[in-house]
This record gives sequence, structure tokens and C-alpha cells, in this order.
Amino acid sequence: MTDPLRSLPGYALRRASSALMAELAERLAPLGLRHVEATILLIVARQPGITQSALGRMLDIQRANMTPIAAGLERRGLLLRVPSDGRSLGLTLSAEGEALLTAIKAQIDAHEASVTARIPPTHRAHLMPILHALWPEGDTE
Amino acid sequence: MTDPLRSLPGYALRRASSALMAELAERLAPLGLRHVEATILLIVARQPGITQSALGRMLDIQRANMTPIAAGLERRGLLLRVPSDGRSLGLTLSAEGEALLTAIKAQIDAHEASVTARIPPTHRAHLMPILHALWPEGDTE
DNA sequence: TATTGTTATACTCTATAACTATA
DNA sequence: TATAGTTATAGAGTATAACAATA
Repeated sequence: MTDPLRSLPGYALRRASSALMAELAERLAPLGLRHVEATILLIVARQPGITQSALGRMLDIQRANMTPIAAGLERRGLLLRVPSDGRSLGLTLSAEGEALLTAIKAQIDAHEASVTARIPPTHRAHLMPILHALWPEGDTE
Repeated sequence: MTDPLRSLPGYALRRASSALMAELAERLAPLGLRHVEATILLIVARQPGITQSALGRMLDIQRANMTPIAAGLERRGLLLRVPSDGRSLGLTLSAEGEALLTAIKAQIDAHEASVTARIPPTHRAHLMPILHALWPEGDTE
């Protein structure tokens, strides 16, 4: 039986997103990471020293929810949390976190490439302008 | 600080989806409905008598998770669950559910129209082909 | 044997409130 | 006063396993 809501953009977007997230989760599972954890390690690699709260603002993760995620990554030896401010924690990758980074990037790249590959070439260039129109920068501030 | 993952299609899709879901949730809150509940009432309206399990397959909601959702809608007097099979429950809208339907459709239509309106006209026609490529029919069977 | 619905359970994600310490 | 981090808590969403009743 066909889903009568297939033609609704918002609904189709949600279903596509959920299908892609499930795929990414499968790719990251062998690394022992959830997508939010992989995302955090990627961003900390690009911006070493970023504070927990700045990272939370960037990813729309609230302070209260960042704590157990960052603490978990630290406990597993992937992330270092050093006081930068007296009240702020600056995040950097541990050696082990750096070592994992290659595998994380490989999985993310493979995932994103697979997403792009599935889009018919005629439509491909239109996706990012559409998504950025629907998810403007700083839309939650 | 700008999110360095903005340019990744999969990531941007997830963020756009989550922003749109939050918008829809706000629209449906005055009706006392979550999006999954509104979706169920819409589909039951279009396909009266559909069983709980068929509905679950269509929306990718597992049997175990359909039970409390459908029971909740029945308890609130919006949905009727009548045995069709001896083991299956056929779903139909109650009079109260039918009465709510107009408001639900209005909110969903307004939401979908608002999504479409935000997409620059040049790109608009490309969204659905892209989403259907990423969310093929029956992708979970 | 397979399917339907149910219950129990658990993990993830998200959200709010209240607290401490620091700027 | 405002910000950063933490703890506790609660509500959704999603997943699996096991069971009874029915096909």
C-alpha cells in the first residue's frame, strides 16, 4: 500500500532524512560512535580548543545535553576537556581521537558521496540551495 | 561561528528536517496532536478500515509502538478500533476525529505551503525528485 | 507456521528547571 | 548579571523480545 503523503515536501524530507540517518548510523556503529559523537569529533578536529558551549550552540545541542556526550567521549579517551576559562571547557582530540579521525572521515565521506550519487545528475546541483533556504544560518538563535 | 558541516548534503538534510519538524509541531500543538498522530488521522481518513499493522508498515512504525499511539487516539475519542479479522483492528475516524480533520488538513497544508514558498522558484521543482531518489518506495521492506 | 496486537523494557534524543562556580 | 557546566528529570521516538490469540 502506497503512502499517500509521499508527495508532501515536508513529509518526504523527514522520511528521507530518517532513512539517511539510519544508513549513517550503520556506518558509524563499527567505530562505536553515534552520529552526534562523530560530528563532535569532526568539529573539534577542525576547531581545536572550541568550548563545550560554543560547540553546543553550533550543533543546537543544549548545555545540559552536551555534558554527558562530551564526558562520554572523554571517558573513552577520545576527547580532552581542559579548562580554558575557569568556567569553560576547551575541547581537543586525544591521540586516540586523532587516530579515529581518519576512519570517521572515511565513513562520513562515503556516506555523503553515496547520498549525492543517488540523486539524478539533473537535480543534483539544486539540493544544497534548497536545504540552505530551509535551514538558514543561525535559525535557532 | 559557522557550522563547518553546512555543505554536507546528508547533514544539511537532517538539520532542515529537524527545523521543519519543529515548525510543524508548533502548528499541531494547539490541536493537541503530535505529528505522528496527525499523520495517522490523515491516513485513516483517506483509507478507512486500514488495520493497525498495515498503517504501521506504511509509516515505518513498529507494531509494538503503534499500540500506545492508536490506543491514545481511541481513548481521546478521535479514532475507532474495531476488530476486522479476529486478530486485526480496523481503524476509522470517530465523529470527533472527522471534525478535527479540517483543522489538521489546514495546518498540514499551511505547513507544506510554507516549506514550498521558502524554496527559490528556480529550485522548487527539483526537490521531490531528489527526495524520492533518497527515499524510494518500500525501502524498509 | 505466520500474523496481529500487546506488554515490558531500554536506549537515544530533546527539553526544562535548579544549582554551583566563574566572568 | 550573564555565562559555563552540571545534575535531575521528563517526554518523545525507536528498538527488541516474549507472549496470547487468531489465520
